[in-house]
Amino acid sequence: MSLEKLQLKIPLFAGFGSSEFKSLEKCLVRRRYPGGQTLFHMGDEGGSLHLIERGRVKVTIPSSSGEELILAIRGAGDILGELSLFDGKPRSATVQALEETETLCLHREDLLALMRNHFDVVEKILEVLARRIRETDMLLADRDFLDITSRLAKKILDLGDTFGIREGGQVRIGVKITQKDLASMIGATRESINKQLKVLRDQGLVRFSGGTIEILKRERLVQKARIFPKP
Amino acid sequence: MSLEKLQLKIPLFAGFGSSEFKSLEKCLVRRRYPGGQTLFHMGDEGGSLHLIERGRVKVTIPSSSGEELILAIRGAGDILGELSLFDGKPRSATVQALEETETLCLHREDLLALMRNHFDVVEKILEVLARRIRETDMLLADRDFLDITSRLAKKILDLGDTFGIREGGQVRIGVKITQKDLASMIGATRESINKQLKVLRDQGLVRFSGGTIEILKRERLVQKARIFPKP
DNA sequence: AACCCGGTATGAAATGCCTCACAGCGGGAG
DNA sequence: CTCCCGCTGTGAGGCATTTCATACCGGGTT
Repeated sequence: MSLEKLQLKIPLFAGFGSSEFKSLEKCLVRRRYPGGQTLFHMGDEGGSLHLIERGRVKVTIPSSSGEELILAIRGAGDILGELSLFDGKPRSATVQALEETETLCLHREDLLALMRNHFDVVEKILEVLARRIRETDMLLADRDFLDITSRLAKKILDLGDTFGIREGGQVRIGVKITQKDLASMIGATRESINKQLKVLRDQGLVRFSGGTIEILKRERLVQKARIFPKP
Repeated sequence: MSLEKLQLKIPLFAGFGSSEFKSLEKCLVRRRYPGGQTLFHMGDEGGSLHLIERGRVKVTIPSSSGEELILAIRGAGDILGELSLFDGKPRSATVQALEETETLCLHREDLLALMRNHFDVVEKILEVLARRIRETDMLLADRDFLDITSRLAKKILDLGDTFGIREGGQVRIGVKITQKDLASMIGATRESINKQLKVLRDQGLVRFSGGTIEILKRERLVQKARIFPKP
């Protein structure tokens, strides 16, 4: 692979010159995971980090009774499995490929060496971690402050921003997301999601066909995402 | 202040020699906050990091309707306000002193310079961030998977580990925590907390007097913290 | 003393969400 | 083609929590 193509896919290496690239290249191991396969389980020992080249994965925490909480869906360019690298503890979540996925795998020592020599990398990693903390903090706040309708509206907007494809005035979410997935993302049951989706559809805010969601009236959704149930 | 005393209080500087200390000392500004005072508000611009020397603060997210979610209580040795430093975004939460608190304040550029020269510091910061992510992820999972009883039991154990003072076979939580605080920590109403506390007290697992909680039967509490409501 | 205020205590009523139960539908496996 | 399985759709009933209302208590203030 060329440096240019790598940089295009993995923003972490944006500032690299060709000499750095040569030494880096040796450390990267490409891995391929068919859809459905588990990259690693919560509780596993973990000493490496994945850079997603292609595909999509879901990051989940399983409950003791078989349910799961979906913390995030990550795709090309995202970093994965970094926590265990920095605190030496077991993997904090389970990661599963949603579709065929390729990653570049980097070992703890190599990443540390990289960070020692390239402060850019440190800065980028810190930025990623900071964003993650913000995101989960907000998720937590939403669980406490918003009802299911608002959380759902918010999540649909969020998915639209992340995976959305503009189509005329509308946005279509370019990934297949089941109601069960939505439920696991916002902390609700599948049935509740189904009913709330029906409400949103009846109001003409969204439409769904073939497993994907289209956002029809973004503004009204944004409005719903803000409503606080306890005024 | 001497290097030794600083290192005792702030683990971040554990590996420092006296020459590094001299240059570091210039960058640190001591700040004093009386109890109740706000260090900064969510949404503020933030370009500096605080190292808590003494005292305790609460980190909260306020809702639009006046409630608050308590994300954490931090005390001496902890780091505060680091997120804005790494991603340049506004403060992600509000921080208020619970008692008289002194911090050492370090500006963005100084911390970055410090990290460039001392990789130890980078490693320690990464470790802190990793732990924070783990913590909120688990809080989020608990909100979804556990009922209030379990969350409360877990939080009491957690407080015991953090602020506990061993007294014979028991542990007393050495900070005054109101039921309202507990409610804001685990995402419930004050009344619910009151009722669940009564249950725990009636079962002889905890006792409270003068605003503090004593853990009487740790094992049984641990057991309660594990019960999943949907088996 | 009289007062207020924040915290605690408790019960009754309201409700949002979950559980359960069942039915239809489409796509992949055989 | 048919069977099966996972996803979707929907209603009834139940339950955990919240909401609301009310009372008490102790400490600080006037």
